[in-house]
Amino acid sequence: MARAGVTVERLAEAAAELADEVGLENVTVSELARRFGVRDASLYSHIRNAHELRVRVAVLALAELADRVAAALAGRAGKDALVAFANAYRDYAKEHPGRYTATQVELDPETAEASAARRHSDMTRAILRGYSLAEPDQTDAVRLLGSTFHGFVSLEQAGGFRHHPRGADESWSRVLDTVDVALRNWPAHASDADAGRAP
Amino acid sequence: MARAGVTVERLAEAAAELADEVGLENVTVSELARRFGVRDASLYSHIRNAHELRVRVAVLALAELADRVAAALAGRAGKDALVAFANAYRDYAKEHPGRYTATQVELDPETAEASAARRHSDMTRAILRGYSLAEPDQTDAVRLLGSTFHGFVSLEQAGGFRHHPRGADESWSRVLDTVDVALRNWPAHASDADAGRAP
DNA sequence: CCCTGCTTCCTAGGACTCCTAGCAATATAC
DNA sequence: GTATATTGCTAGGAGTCCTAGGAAGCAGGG
Repeated sequence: MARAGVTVERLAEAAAELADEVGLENVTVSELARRFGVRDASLYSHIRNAHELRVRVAVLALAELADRVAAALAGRAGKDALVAFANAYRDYAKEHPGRYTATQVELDPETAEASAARRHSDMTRAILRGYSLAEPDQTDAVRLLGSTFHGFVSLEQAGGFRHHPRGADESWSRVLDTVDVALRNWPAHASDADAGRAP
Repeated sequence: MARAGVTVERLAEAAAELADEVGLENVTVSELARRFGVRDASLYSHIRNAHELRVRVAVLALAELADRVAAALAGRAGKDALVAFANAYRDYAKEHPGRYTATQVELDPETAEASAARRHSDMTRAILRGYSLAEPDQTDAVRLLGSTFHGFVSLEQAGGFRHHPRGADESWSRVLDTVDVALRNWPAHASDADAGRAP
């Protein structure tokens, strides 16, 4: 009988596929074994436990997403870069909901270090070069971008915007406009936050 | 033998408690039965399935959170209200991580209608009265607030800000400043987004 | 007081998932 | 072609979800 030829890479890829189909929480060792035509016990030669499966999806997704963002960012700057960056995230989440969810699983320090997580924050910082923010404002801005984009995508995915006539796309582009303005009018201190306000 | 006295209310409360302790995904019918000193099969007289358990936690959390937000908002306006609103969310998420997670589970239309979801969007809109935004800008702004606050809280909860010297609290208050400025400089159209920009 | 009926809780058991232990088969390296 | 490491197997235990059907506690009216 020929072997199924299971490897961690093929396993992670299949798990990612499955996550997109049925959601990350329904990625199961048994189902994966079924898809490879193998008994579930056999998979434990390749992975330690079910959790590792999800971690591997996370690492894979983080890398894929970083590649996409990098491609989207190439040759762009300023608001153009901001929009491309944001759309890369949102489009990826739409195409690969399970993988995107995996993006949020907590990784232990070593795994995180070996992952594309650093590339993500580096690229976010690269965008902010167009807005000339010094530390620690830059870090705060990185967090603002991450929060806003992730929050929007996450709420949209959870169906939060479905029961209202206003389309999510319109809101999205308006949010991007607003973030762009906010980054340019970055408040120096809380007390003079309205310094740049129009009369 | 005396009865355990299980009711859906006590069940939902216990499930919420458990969710805060071990995470929503680990809220299990068996564990709950164990805590009530009852066989797991007995709980199915009160709930239909495990999913309903999570839905009930969601509804409970939504209501609790709405109460808190309402209390925080009382007597405040403008940026004051914005900050109180945002802190109510973040504090609740810190105190009740499992319940907060439940807040994001998708509810079927009837359940959603009967839940406090409407109160949430109403209160968000109430805050925006301080910034005089007409529709559809108001809806977009509601979504911006929801996205930014939920995104921040969600990333913070997932440990995204832990591996960096800059404290999450500082970034949070800076994010609030920025959102306040953004709401006041709301871009009329994408093309003249920088109308209110300082020289 | 006891009977009737409703609710709560039980036992029994099936299906599925996760995971371990130990063994067999197969590919690879020499 | 044989040795070795890898890959997959059977067997089985523990935990969870859920159904079916029956018993025990609790209410009300006679």
